[in-house]
Formats: sequence, C-alpha cells, structure tokens
Amino acid sequence: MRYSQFFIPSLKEDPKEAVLQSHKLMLRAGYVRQFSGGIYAYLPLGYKSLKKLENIIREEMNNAGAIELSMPFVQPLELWKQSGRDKDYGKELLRFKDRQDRDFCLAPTYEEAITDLVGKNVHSYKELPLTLYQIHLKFRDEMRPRYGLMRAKEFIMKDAYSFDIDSEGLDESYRKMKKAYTNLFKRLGFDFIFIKADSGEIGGSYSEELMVISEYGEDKIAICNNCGYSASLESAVSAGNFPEPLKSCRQPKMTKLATPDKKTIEEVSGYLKIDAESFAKTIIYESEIGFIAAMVRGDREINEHKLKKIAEVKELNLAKEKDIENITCAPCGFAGPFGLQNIKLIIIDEEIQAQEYWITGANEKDFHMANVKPGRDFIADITADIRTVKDGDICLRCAGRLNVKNTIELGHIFKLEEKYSSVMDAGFLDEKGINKHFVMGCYGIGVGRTFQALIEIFSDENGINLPVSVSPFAVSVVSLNPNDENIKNIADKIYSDLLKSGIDVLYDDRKLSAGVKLKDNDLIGIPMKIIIGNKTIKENKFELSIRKTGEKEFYDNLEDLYARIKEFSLIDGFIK
RNA sequence: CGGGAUGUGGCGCAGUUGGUAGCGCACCUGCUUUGGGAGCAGGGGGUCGCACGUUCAAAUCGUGUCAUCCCGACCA
Repeated sequence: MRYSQFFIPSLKEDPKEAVLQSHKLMLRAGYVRQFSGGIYAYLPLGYKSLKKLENIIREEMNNAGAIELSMPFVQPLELWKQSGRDKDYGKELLRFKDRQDRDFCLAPTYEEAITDLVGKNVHSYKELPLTLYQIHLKFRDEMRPRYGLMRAKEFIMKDAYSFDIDSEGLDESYRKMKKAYTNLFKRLGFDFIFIKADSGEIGGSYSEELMVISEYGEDKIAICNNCGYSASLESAVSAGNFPEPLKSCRQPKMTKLATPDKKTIEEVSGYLKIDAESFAKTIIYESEIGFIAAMVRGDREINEHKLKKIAEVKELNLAKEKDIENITCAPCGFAGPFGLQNIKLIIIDEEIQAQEYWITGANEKDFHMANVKPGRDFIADITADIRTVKDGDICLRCAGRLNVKNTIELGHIFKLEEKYSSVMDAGFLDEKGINKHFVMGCYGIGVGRTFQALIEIFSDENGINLPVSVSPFAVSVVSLNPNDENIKNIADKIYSDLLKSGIDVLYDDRKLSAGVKLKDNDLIGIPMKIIIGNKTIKENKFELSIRKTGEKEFYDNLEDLYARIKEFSLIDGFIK
C-alpha cells in the first residue's frame, strides 16, 4: 500500500477529548474517530489492526471447538419480552420502531437470540454439545461512555454460547473455554487473572471475570500475595483487626473532646494526634426502608455493596446534609452512634464490635467523644463485615497480605445453566425421549477494549508500538527523497519485491520532509522501517530500523534484508 | 441521572474594562529543500456550539438549550 494513496489522517497534537495515552494515540495515529460519545469509526489503519486481533481470537476459539456465526444486531423486542429482560435492561436497551410500528432494539447481548436459534434448530441430544460464537457489534446505551473504546456505547465483542445436555457437560464446555481464554491472553502478553464475579444482568449460577492488571484500569481487585486468593474489591474480604479485650477493671466513661471545626477523620486525628485506627466513623445512609447508620474504623471505607446486602435494601445513598443534621442534631462531620433520631438500623463492622473503646463524633458541633463502648453506649442492630479491603490487609484464608490493584475487565465467562433455555422453553429430547432444557454457558471478550488495552501496553513516547502480529503493517519503506530518481527506483523495487513475497508493506512515497515521514511511521505503529536515503545509498547499504528497540541494522544486499524481515514477521512478539 | 469543566477556521489555543476576531500547526500556489515534525514569497478559510434577551453596539454580560470531557452510581 502506498501511503500517498491510503487514508491515514494523523494528528500532530493530542486531541483534548482524550485522557488515556492509548486513546490519544489511537486518535493521533488515525486509527479511530469519534462520531458521538461512545460511538467510534475504525479508520483503515485501526481497522486493519483490529482485524488481525480478531483473527487471533478466532484462532483460539476455533481451536477450542467453537463455531463462528453472526446474529442480527437489530432484534425484535418480542425476543426480549420472552426472557423478561426488556424490563431488566432498562434504558441500556436502545429501542425503536420500524415503519410498520413494530418494536425493535439494538442487541446489547445475544443470549436470547442464540437460545431462540438453537432452540428452533437443535432437537436431539445427539447434536450436543455445541458452542457457537461471533465477533461483532453490541450496543448498550451506557450512562457514561468514556476512555475511547474502553467503555463505548457501540462496541465489538466476541461472544460465545455453549449448549450441553447437563451440568457436567456445561462444566466441560466452560473449562474448555476458560482454557482458550487463558491461551489467548497469554499469547497477547497480558498480565491477567480470573476472579469470581457477580453475574449481574446476564445471570446464571457462576461467573468469572478475566481482569488485566493495569494502572489505568477502572476496577479494583484484591489479590493475596501468598495463597492467590483474588476478588473484586466489592466482594473481597480480609481478616479484621480484633484485639484481645483489655484486662483492666476500669470502665472509663464517655468523655467529650473539643475538636473545633475538625470534621474529617484526617483533620480530627491530626488535631488530637491520635491514629485514625482509634476512631470509628459513623456514616448515615438513606434507603427505601429509612435511614441507616453504618460504622467502620476511621482508616477504612464502607463497602456499600456489602452494606446493601446486609441491610437487605436496594437503594442506598449517602444521606443529604440536611437529614444528617436532623438525625445527629449536629452539622455533618460530628456524627456518633448514640442518640440518633429516626434511624431504622445501626450496622457496625466486626472490627467496631471487637474493640472496646472508640473515638466517635459527639453529635454536637465541634466535639468528638472518647471511650465510646459498643454494647454500652450504643447498641448495634447488626454486626457484620461491611468494610472495604485495604492494601496490606491480612488474607482471610492464609497469613498473606492482600494487594489492591487496578484492573481492566477484558473477559467474562458465565455458567448460565437453564436460565434462558427454561424461560424461552428451548430444549431437546434426551436418550430416553424426555424433554430437557439446554444447559448453557456464555463467554464474552470485549474486543475493542482489548484492542485499546494492547495499545496502552504497546506504546511509548513516539507513538504506537504494536507487535507484528497485530500491527497494521509489518514494515514500511520510507523513501526520504522521493524526488531523487535513484532513490525512487530503489524504493520502488524494494516495495514491489516485498509485495510479491507477501509481506504486508506500507510504502511511504509522500513528497514530504524526511522528519515528518519518520515521525509518522513511528506514530502509527509499524514495527520495522526500511529507510532509503542518500546516506546509505552512497555506501551501498540497506537500512532496517526496528521500532521496538530503536536499533538500526545495515545489510549489504537485498536478500539478507528480506530474510531478516521475514524472520522478524514470524515472531508473535507480544513481549514488552 | 447528580456534581464539575469546556465549546472561537481542519487541529491545538489566545482574545483585557462590551466597539465587530487573532496566533501556531495543517491546507492551496510558486521556488528552494529532504537523515527526525524544512525555508522564503503569496493565498484561501470562522455569522465565536445554538436560541432568546440586555445594549447604540455582544466571542465578551444574562437566561435557556445542546454537545464534549472529568468525578460518582452500572458494565465487556
């Protein structure tokens, strides 16, 4: 491909709408363009690279015995009424009508479609097990799309669905697919981990998320450095700090401490010169059953997911400042667990119950209270684990330490069991002639997200730096003086030689200054450059510049140069 | 959906107390250049997101609205 005839609108400056390095680079390198929040076009260069990634995914899926198909992106809403998910999905499901006034939606996922399809076309246990997959669009009307392809409304996903005769079969299909994921993400060079997850809207009995560890990730997980325990921060548990009760017979009474204008734990702890661990914070929430007070140690955060489950509520929000003033009879920042008005539940963390004395708010402006004793000065309705795991916490299973890390969720695999096949009545006859529902699994990979995550990893200050197996081109021929007849002839020849030998080559024949061309070729992520200019031509040498290392190699003849390019092209190279 | 920020040629930005818009890059023409974002000369392009209002006069002030981005609640 000649650069001058291709379409690569590169940008010299960072676009202001992008914040992640990968997002900036995809825009600058002319890989993608945004049309609306969360809606992107893949430009030729990005599309070419994306297709290479898709083909690697395809290979691993096919190796695992999955079969590719493509289902409709526009779906009759009726399908979603059958499963009942038209209601569950809410506003994420984009609905519209056709000219006959029939209801349709853009597919946010494909469980209904595949269950319908297989239900209508598979009738016997002899045709099972079966795993089908596709790589194409999904649309979710996200409340907040962001970070480029990382969270888009319209996005590309690989989704696979397995159909088995029983749970044992599902276990086997699930195991195979998990193995395929492991192979794939290892091959792509990611540092990843599976964690057990909530099944969310998709549902089912068991699910695991494939998390890639990245400082730019939006999700936090906790990993034990000893036993390998891992969980999302929402569900992670750690061993609490439960000190031995003091032996002393003295029972100090609650004592007021003046803390003028000191509201946050940090401020009070700094003012009184006492560790945050000695404080208990009291947070007021509002829920559909009324106000709830929750307490954790001063240096900790409340885990609202745990709190919701314990309190058995669906809605949980921090109470408004006005309500807090009414409940605690003090301005926000001085709440304590005693004498609270209009509180339905007091829920305290196990650590609060376990320690004898705490410093809390005094429910009075500019005062805190010392020697507050659980059970004496206030009574909790429920004591439970409602704390968020902190980096360095002790693992509940072993003596190891928990590390909290940022991650990006690139895959999610589910055991659906009969969730969809039963509501949609999709099944088969078993060997005894009895009607059974399919036992299903589903397996997703965010392809666009994975693509961007690759660029996040494989890039540097000069631009995108992808390995050959996913780079848009393997090599570029950069003609520094396209007006020089001699140089032009040599560059033309090398270009056509490489084309003939099947190398994916970009020929930068533009009549621009040398610097622009070299910078562009670095930016857009071409792993190798053959640089043709007077300097090397005079010495009868051919120069190959390796993008990853910045090293320059010189060859006396074209055969050696071509051999080197072929050799380099064969390396998968997903090693940083 | 709540909180915050920003909308000015293609891109990135400046524009003071209101007086009718400018810079860099990109683009077009010509010449000279070509080893890391070239030089000279000439040139084109903006009803300042949109609407309404205040004013003799609005990019600038007010109200509303839309879009984009960031933080939070959800997700691949």
